[in-house]
Amino acid sequence: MARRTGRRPGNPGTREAILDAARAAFADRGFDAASIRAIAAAAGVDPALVHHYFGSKDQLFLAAMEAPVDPRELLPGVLAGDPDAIGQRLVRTFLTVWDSPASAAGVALLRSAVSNEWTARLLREFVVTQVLRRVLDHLDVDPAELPLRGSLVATQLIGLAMMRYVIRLEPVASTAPETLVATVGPTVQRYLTAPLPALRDGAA
Amino acid sequence: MARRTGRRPGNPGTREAILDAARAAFADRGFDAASIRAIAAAAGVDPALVHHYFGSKDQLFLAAMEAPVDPRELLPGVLAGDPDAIGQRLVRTFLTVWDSPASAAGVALLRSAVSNEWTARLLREFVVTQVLRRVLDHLDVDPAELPLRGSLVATQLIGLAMMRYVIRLEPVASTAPETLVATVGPTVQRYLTAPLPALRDGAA
DNA sequence: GTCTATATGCAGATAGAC
DNA sequence: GTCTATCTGCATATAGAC
Repeated sequence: MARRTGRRPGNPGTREAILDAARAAFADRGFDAASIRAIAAAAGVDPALVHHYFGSKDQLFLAAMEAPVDPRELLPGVLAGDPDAIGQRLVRTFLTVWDSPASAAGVALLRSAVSNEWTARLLREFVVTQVLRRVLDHLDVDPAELPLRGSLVATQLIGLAMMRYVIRLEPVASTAPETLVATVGPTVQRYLTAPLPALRDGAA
Repeated sequence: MARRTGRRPGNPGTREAILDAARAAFADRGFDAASIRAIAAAAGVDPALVHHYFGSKDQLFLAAMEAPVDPRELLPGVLAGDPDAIGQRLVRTFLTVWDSPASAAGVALLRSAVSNEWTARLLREFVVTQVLRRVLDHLDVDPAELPLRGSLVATQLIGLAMMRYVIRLEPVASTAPETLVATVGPTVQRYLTAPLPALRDGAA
C-alpha cells in the first residue's frame, strides 16, 4: 500500500502541501490571479479543504508568507564589519535569500503588492520596519536624512528584485551574485552613507 | 442643450473617452484586474461599445498604450552635452515624463507586466529596444559590457518608478525631482560608464 | 477530514434589435 | 452607432452528506 508523492490519503502533510502549492501559485501569478482551485489541484486536494484549513484566501496568503526568512537573523551579519562595505554585504545577503527557495514568498509578495493594496501594505511594512529601519539605526548619519536614504535603497533593491526575479530581464536575471554585489553594492552604500547635499526638501 | 462632461449623447469623443478610461483603469488596477465593464462605466458607455471599437481587451490595452511618449523625441536631449552627466539628464527626463499625465500609460504597463506575461514582454521590449539600446549606442564603452550596463540601469529606473508611482513609498513618492536627479543620477551614470571589472561572467 | 453540490457574482465576448 | 440579452466560463465561499 505504497503512497505516491502527489496524493495524500490521510491528513499527514496536507496542510503543508497546500502551503507549498499556495506559495508557488502566489509567486507565479500574484495574489489576485492565483486561484484557490488551482492551488488545491496542485496540492492534490479538494478546493473545499483549503477553506477548511485556512478559512479565506487572505488568510491562506498570510500563512504562506509566514516564516520564510527572519531579517533579525540576517542583519547582524550585514551590520558587522567594515562600515564602508555595508552596501555590498546588504546586497550579498539580499541575493542569497532571493536566490534560495525562500524567494517564492518574496516574489509572491512583490507580484501581489503591485495589484493589491493590502498586500502592498504588507510589503511596505516589511521593507520599512523589518529591514530598512534596522539597518539605518546603525548608521552614523543625520537622522533627518534617514527616510530618504531608506527609500533610495528600496528603489534599488526592489528594482533589482523586480528585474531579476519577476520581469526576468536578461542578463541581470542570470548574472552571478558577486557581479551584482560589486556593481550595485556601491550604489546602496552611497545611498546609506554618502553626503546628500540636496536633501532637505525631500521629506514627505 | 449643453452637454455635461461625463456623458456622450452622440459619437463625438466616445472613442477617446474609452481610451482615457482604459488608461486610468489599467494604471489603477493592472491589465488583468481592470474590467471592460468598469472601463465602459467610467467612460459612460455600454460595455458592448468597447468591443465594437476595439475588438478585444488586448487590443484595447495596446491602443491605450500608444503614443503617450516617443523616446526618439526625448533622447537627443539626454545624449547631448557633458557625457559625465548623461545619468542625471536621463533621470531628469525620466521623472519629467513620469510626473506628467503621460505617466498613466507607464504605470499601467508596469502594473500589468508584473502579473501578465505578454504585457511583461511589451515592457521588456520598450525598455530594451526603445530606450536602453539608444542610450547605450552612444557610449564609448566595451560593447560586451552593454547588456549588463543596460540591465543595471533598468533595475534602478524601474525600481524608482515602482516605488514612486506604483507602491508609493514615502518619502520617495513625494520627493522633489531635482533631489532624485542629484541622488540617483550618479548611480545611473556609474552603471553606464564606470569601469566594471567583475563583469565578464555576467552574460546570460 | 474529505468531498459533492450549490449559491452568488463577475469576467470577456457575441448576436441581433433599433 | 448604440444597447439589450445572453452564452460560457471561472472565481470565492458555504452547507451539508459521508
